[in-house]
Amino acid sequence: MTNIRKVAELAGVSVATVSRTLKTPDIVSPGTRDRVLAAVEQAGYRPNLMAVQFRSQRTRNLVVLVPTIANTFFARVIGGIQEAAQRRGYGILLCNTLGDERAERAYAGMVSTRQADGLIQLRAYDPFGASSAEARPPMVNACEVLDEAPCPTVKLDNRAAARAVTEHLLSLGHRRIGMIKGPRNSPLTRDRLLGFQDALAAAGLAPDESLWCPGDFTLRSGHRAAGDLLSQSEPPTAIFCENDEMAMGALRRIREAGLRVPEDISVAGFDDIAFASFCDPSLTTIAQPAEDFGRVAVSLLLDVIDERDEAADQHCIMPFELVVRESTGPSA
Amino acid sequence: MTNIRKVAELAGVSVATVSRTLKTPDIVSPGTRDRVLAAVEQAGYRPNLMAVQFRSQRTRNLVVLVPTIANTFFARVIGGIQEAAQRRGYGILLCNTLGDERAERAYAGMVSTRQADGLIQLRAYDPFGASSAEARPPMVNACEVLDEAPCPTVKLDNRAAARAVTEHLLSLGHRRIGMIKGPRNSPLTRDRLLGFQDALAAAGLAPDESLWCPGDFTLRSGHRAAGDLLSQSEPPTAIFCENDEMAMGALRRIREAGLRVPEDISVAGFDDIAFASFCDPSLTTIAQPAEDFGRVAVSLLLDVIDERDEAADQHCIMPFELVVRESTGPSA
DNA sequence: TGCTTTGATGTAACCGGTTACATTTCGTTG
DNA sequence: CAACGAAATGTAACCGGTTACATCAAAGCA
Repeated sequence: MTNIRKVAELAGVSVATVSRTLKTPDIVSPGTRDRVLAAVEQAGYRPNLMAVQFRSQRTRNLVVLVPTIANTFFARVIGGIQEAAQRRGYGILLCNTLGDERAERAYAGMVSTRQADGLIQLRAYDPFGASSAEARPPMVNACEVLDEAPCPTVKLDNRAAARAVTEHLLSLGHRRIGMIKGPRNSPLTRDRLLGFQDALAAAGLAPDESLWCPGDFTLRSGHRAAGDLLSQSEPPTAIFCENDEMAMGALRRIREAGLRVPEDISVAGFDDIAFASFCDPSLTTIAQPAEDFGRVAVSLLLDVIDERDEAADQHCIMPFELVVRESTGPSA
Repeated sequence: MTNIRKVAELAGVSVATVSRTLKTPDIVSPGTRDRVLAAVEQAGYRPNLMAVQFRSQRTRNLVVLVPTIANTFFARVIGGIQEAAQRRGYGILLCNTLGDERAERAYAGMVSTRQADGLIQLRAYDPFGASSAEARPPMVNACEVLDEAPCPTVKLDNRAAARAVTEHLLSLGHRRIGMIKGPRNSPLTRDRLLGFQDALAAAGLAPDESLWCPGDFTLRSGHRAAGDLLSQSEPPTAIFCENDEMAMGALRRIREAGLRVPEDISVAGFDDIAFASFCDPSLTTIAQPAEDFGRVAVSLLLDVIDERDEAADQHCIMPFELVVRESTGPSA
């Protein structure tokens, strides 16, 4: 193991001079500098970053808690996080939590124990629980955010987006609109449901809970829920799914029932994942700037870490766009 | 910052006793142990893992280089890596390289500089280049592997799998079979092409390079390549795509051309991603144990890190399975 | 010449654990 | 009671950088 002392010996200088040559070359005389750099080269010296981190009490790593990496939307968010972090010289420690709060708390401990400088949580759960405000490690909550988040947040106006989708369906003449929801207890699902109801109320329609089906954001759950809706005595003429995976599951189930989309029934999704524009029929959905969620989250987190106070309580609302494709059409 | 010295003072013992109480409680007398644990509790002490890692020269982190996290197959592999690493007490530092060799070498440097104990590379590129055999940091190459990998590997017998798909198409009577390939220079693509040719040769058919289209594993490239194949004067009656994303892009393009799958043309994919069984028509494909790739890679890597020599040169071949669904049918 | 200033470099403390070795305590046995 | 061994605990070196402070030489100035 070549360390700084070996290099110092090789160059005939002190360890301080070696350190200075690498960190602040301008305060070292040119002659010494060259000798040190030659010694570094000769010894194949790479500073031991563990020592550097230990000394500076900074790891330049960020923990990212993701409910499930298999979800393509989260994959895009992570891509954005990774890119932004890399550009700022940070690495990301990825933790696939599968929504397990015990695992999330364990991973959050990596910040408390100095294995990472901060944490990005993509789910509505605070892994630091009742830590006193003083002791709270740097954290940012993105995508699915807590209502009273104790940290900066990055989210979509899910209520407005869901309302926009619903209004689109209403404008096509649909009056019986089914909904395939996400997991209960999720603020995200609650907000999308509220936006859905907002639109119905504005159109003078009474909410009909028999048309709301639970789901869990997977293809399979969308498939099953669509089956439940179709088997009702008076099935809906349109289905709003809280994400694209469930919408694609629903498309499949509808086809299996011998019905056509959108002629017999319309389907709308949420997220605009890559598959949304390639499936059959292509999906009407809400496009979100997934990568930007990640980039903004990193930016806010580094502000907190560096104690740039202006960021202490920032809450970003990201823009969305209704993308109308083939899966929605006039009510039969 | 509460550190071990504060706790020692609080408990009225030496730092060594505190350390021993936490690491090897059995060699500390019960009375002292209780006093120390009470002090730990009272001080809210959490050991600074940076210091522990620094001292032990182990970070218990693994770097994972993934070409693109947006690919659902890799997402599954990463899920397996994450799960296995977590179970063994390791964290994973995820690096989305987008195939950029400069970025890969930079990330690989995290191992050389002791920010991580080892590296899993999911692409056929050796980021440590010409490092002498002695100095090579622990590494495992999985999924797309180098031909002469200087480390343990985990891969599929891509040639045999491609041959199985092709034989399936041949058995349905197809004689003009198109192929949508992955990126050139990829051993994975080369092997799948070889398997494809093996099957054709065994059936007494001459290879026809005009039916081979380049792609890059994205939906879009499959879409474009399928367009190229369909516009030929004598289009193929079946298309074998080197992954499911491209196959789904092809499905879309074929539908846009007013043709039906599998009545007019058959399509086969590779990977069996979640969407493969939900798209329309569902995809005939090769199922791979994606999560197992990750688990095995972690296991081999930890063997190398812990210098269990038996693993030094292991090359695992993972099993595959041909899954026949709706997208392939008899030749017209 | 003598004194101060500036620039370059060296010395050693420090970060917070771990652990080899030294020391103390205590029980056991002749 | 002395002597010994085992168990419990303390002391301090150590990991590999960083950096405050000390030191020293050379230059500037009266």
